[in-house]
Amino acid sequence: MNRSGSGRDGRRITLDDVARAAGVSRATASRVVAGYGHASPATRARVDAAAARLGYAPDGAARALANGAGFRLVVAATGMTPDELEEWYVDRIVGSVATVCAPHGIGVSLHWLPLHAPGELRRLADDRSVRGVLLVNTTEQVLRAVPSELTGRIVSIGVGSRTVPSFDVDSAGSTTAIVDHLYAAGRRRIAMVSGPSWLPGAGRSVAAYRTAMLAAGLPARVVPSDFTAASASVAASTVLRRWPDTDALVASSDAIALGAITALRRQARDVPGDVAVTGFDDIPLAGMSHPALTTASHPVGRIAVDAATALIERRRVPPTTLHASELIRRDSA
Amino acid sequence: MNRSGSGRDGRRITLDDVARAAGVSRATASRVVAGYGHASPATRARVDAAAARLGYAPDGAARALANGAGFRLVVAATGMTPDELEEWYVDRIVGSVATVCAPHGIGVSLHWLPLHAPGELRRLADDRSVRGVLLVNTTEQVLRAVPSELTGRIVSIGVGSRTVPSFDVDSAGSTTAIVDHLYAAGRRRIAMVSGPSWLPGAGRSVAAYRTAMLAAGLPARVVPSDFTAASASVAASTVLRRWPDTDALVASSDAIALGAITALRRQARDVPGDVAVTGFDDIPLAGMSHPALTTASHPVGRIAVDAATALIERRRVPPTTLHASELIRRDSA
DNA sequence: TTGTATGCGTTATCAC
DNA sequence: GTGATAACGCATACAA
Repeated sequence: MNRSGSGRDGRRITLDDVARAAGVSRATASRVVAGYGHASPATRARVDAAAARLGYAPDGAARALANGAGFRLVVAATGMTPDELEEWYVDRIVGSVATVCAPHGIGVSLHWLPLHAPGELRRLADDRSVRGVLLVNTTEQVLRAVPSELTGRIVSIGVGSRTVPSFDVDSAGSTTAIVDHLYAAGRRRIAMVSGPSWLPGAGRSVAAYRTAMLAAGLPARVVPSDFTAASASVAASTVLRRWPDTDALVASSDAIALGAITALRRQARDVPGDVAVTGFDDIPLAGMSHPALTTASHPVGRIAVDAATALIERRRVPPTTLHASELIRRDSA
Repeated sequence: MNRSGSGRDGRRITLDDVARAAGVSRATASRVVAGYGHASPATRARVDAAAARLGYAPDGAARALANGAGFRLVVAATGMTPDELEEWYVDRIVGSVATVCAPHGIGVSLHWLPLHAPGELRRLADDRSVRGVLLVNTTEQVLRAVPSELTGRIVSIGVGSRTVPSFDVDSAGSTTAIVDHLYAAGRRRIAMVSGPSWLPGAGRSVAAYRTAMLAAGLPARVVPSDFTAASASVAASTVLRRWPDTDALVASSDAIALGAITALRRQARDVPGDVAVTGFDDIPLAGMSHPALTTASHPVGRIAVDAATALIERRRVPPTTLHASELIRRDSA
C-alpha cells in the first residue's frame, strides 16, 4: 500500500507503473482505469488491484491533453455589475458547481458576460480547457450569440433556447400557488413587484401572475423593480400611490419583499394586517425577519448540481428541466 | 486576423504556427508568450504580433502537463455539515476565487474536509492537478495535518500557522470598535453571543471582547452559539436569564444578531431601547431588517481575491494579512 | 539571445 | 480482447 501516490524514490506513480505491475500494456491499463473500452473481467481485476495497491491517481492534465475534453466548467453570468442583492444567487451556483467538480478533478471559473452579446462566448468555444459552459441570468441576445461549436456542452440555468437546454425553478408554478394562497386568504387587490425587465426569467413569473389573476377575475397590477432594497422600496411606494387599496404584494424575490416591507412600514401600513407580502427564494434569513416572510423555495443548489452533472457526464438532456418550488407559509401573508 | 483561434482547415493554432509565422523556434516563441525567459525586444515584438494576428491562445492542458503547475485551486472548507447560515460565506469565497481564476484559464473546486484531520489533504498534496489550496474555517487539528509538500502553495482564510499564511478580517479590531461604540452610547452591561467554540476564528473576537471589557472595568459575559437562528435565540435567552440587566448584546455574526433580536422580541424587550444589538458581516439584508442592524463589515470577497491572487502568482506572503472591518452604524445599537 | 532535443502522462488508432 | 505507437501542445535543460 502506497498512500502517497509516489514511489520510494519520490517518482510519481504513472499508468506505466500500473500496467507493469498488472502485467498488461499501458493501453489496456488505460482502458480499465478510464472505465470505457473492452477488457476481460480477469485483467480488469488485475489492473484495478494494481492501481489500488500502488495508490495510482490519473494525471488530469495529461488526460485533458490527450482527449481534449477540457478541465474546467465555466459559469458565464450575464450582467453589467454584480447586483449586490442577487450576488448570493450566482455564488450559490458556483459553490454547487465547484462541489460537483471536485471528485472529477476539474474546476470551475466564473466569467461575467457583458450584457451585449459578447465575443467572449466565441473565446470560450475555442478554448480547449473549457469542458462545458453554464449560462446564468442569460438574455435572448446572449442566447442568440451562442456559437454552434458549444452545442452539447452548454446549458442555461434560467431560460434556454433550441440549442441550449434549460435548468430552472418552476417559478410559474410557485407564482400561481402564491396567488392562490393569497386569494384563499381573502385578498382581492393583489399587486406584483417584479424583477428587472431585461431578465427574461422575470417574465415567466409575471405571465403566471397575470394568468392567475385573470382566472380569478381580478385586475393585474405590476410594477418592475431590480434586486436592490432601494429599488424595491420605491416600487412598493409606487404601487401604493397608484392603487391605494392594495391588500397584497407578491414580490419576485425575498430581497424585494423585504425592501417593500420597509416601505410599507414607513407608510404605517401593517404587514400582514393591511397588506400581505410574499417573497420568493426562501433565503436563510426569510424566517428571521419580522414578520417572518411567507415565500416559496428556490432550490438553486440542486438546480446547479443537476446542470453541472449533466455537463460533466455529457448526458443528453431534455430542452427543459423544471425543479419544483414549495410554498413556505409564515407570518407575512 | 483570425478571431476564432483555428486555421482555415479547422486546425487549431499552436505555438508551432506562431513560431513559424514569426520566423523563430518554438522554444523562443514559448518564452515570449509565457512571459519569462530572455528574448530580444525585436523578436519579442515579432512573436507577439504573430500570436495576435493568428489569434493564438495557449492550451492550458499542455501547459499544465509540461510544467506540472496544476490547473485548479482547491477551496478546502472544514465542517461536518455545511451550516445553513454560514454557507453564504463559503460560497462567497468560491465565487471570488472563481472570478480570479477565470483570466488565468484555471478553475476552482470545493472540497469539504471532515472535521477530524483528513487524509484528504494528503491526496490534494499529491494531486498534480492542484495548483494551490485555500483552507476555510480551519481548525488547529487540520492545520497540524498539512503535509509539508503543500508549503508555499497553501493559505488559510482565517487562522493560519507557521507554514500556512493567514488572510483574515481584523475581527479583533471590529469587536473593540463595537464595544467602544456601545460604551460611548452609555451601555454598561454588555454581553456577547459568540460563534461555535470549535472554530478557532471565534476565539479572537471573544478575546478582543474580554480585553475591551476589562479595559472599561466591566465584567465579561459570554454565551456561545452556532450560526443557526434557533441556536442564536436560545443563546440570547440564556443571556437574559443569567444576566437580566443586560443592556447590550454583541453578536458574532449578523445571523446570530437577527436570531437574538427574534428572541428579545418574544420576551418583549425593545431593541435598541431596552437592549442594543450589534452584528458582524454586514450581509446585504442587514440594512433591511427591523430595526436596521448596526454591524461591522466583513470584506470576504476581497480577502478571498487577495488569497487566491497570492496563490496564483506564487507570491511570497507574510504570515498574516489582515483586512480592515468598518463599523456600520444603523438603528439597532 | 536563440535553437535542439526531449520529457510530461494519457488517450486513441490501428493492427493483431 | 490486447498491444504497439503516434499524437496531444508546451516547457525547459542544454548546447550553440
